[in-house]
Amino acid sequence: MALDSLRRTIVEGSLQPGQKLREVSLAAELGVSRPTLREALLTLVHEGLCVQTHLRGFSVSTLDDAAIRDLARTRLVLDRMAVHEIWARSDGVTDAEVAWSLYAPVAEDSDGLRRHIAHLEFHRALWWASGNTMLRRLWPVTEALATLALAQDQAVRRDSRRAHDVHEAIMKAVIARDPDLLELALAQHTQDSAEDLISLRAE
Amino acid sequence: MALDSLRRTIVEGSLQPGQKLREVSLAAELGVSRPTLREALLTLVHEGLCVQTHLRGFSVSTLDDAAIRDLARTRLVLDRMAVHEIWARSDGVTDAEVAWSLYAPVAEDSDGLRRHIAHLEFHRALWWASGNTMLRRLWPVTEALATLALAQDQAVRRDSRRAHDVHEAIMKAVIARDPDLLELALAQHTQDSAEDLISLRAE
DNA sequence: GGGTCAAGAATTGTCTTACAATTTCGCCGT
DNA sequence: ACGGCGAAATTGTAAGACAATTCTTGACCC
Repeated sequence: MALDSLRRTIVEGSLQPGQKLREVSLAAELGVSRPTLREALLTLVHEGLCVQTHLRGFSVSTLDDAAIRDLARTRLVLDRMAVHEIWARSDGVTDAEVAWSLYAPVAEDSDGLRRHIAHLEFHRALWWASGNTMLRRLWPVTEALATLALAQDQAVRRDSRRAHDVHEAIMKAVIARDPDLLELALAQHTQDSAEDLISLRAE
Repeated sequence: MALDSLRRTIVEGSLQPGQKLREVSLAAELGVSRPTLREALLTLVHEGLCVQTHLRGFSVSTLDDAAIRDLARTRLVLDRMAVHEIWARSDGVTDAEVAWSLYAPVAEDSDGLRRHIAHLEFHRALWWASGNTMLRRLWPVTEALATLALAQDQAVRRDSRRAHDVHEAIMKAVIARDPDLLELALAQHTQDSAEDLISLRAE
């Protein structure tokens, strides 16, 4: 599908933030018609991966440091909510454990992109495990911005071991049903996904 | 614009939840071409107002009671976050007061649709006043679902006086910078926007 | 008469082509 | 070198067309 190709291209960094996307050449590259391409581009706009300026076409979104911090803080709030609703559901923790079992083996994979995908999938699964339909609706926007944040600086986080540990801490808190432990784990995660990322970019 | 016409039509209830939207007739009605209509419909899909099934076209979304409760709970979390970030910003409270000054006069308007629009605009302004870019991205989805929830049962809440008071309580908490007061006000608001709505529908 | 199945109608998803409005770029003159 | 003008390029939108699929209707069989 053209949409996934576009997403992947942006994630991989082939299309850099701010770059203008010319419809005819892009459509030809992807082997689809202009209307179909525009449809895909509009989806990316709604997700936040692209922006559209009237009569000036589409371009890849840019995220400044403040936006990355906003993203991280908001995810903290929503992740916390997801886990609390997981605790309130009968199968919630079980679903979360399934998500962890899928993520853990890939957490230290050598391929940065695979790690990123698995990482987001883990968080998505947490939101899904909450059973909250609103969280499910908010996920696409969240995922797109998180992807963009990582794509902006190749973000393949170097310290995959630490990433694994951070998420393991979250899972331990989920299983233990310990709100205080969860706060610590989420705070750590937020720091990793924002401050750490920004400092990396500064280099 | 075709998009706004469609939204209004759904909000007003002319298009009922679950109803199939036939492209050719809709396009003719709105006086636009099919591609343009599809563009608008896809926007509504991303907002959550419509759903698209492959080769079966678009239809208006339906919200069950659980979804309405999920929406209300999630809004509570995000509203709380917005206010806390408002407190952290220098001009935050001022911006919030401006939002209130715009909403208050319309809060008890006789026109239910105008009240609804002003109500959502007030909440949107609160999220904007937080300065959090992530909240701004999440707003369209939130607004669409809130609109759908109200559209589903004509929702023009009868007791506009109470609606006014609920939001005034939120504003007082914002101005007083009192977290505990805020919790009470937001809890009241959540109850109004969900439980109350559901009980209304049950009649 | 009711249920079942198949053919035709209708609808969707996509493509091609087209064209006005606007932007962008290059060229010209100063 | 710099500003302004015109042509090319690009976008936004429209109309028409067509294959694939779904819906509908009517005939057929039990």
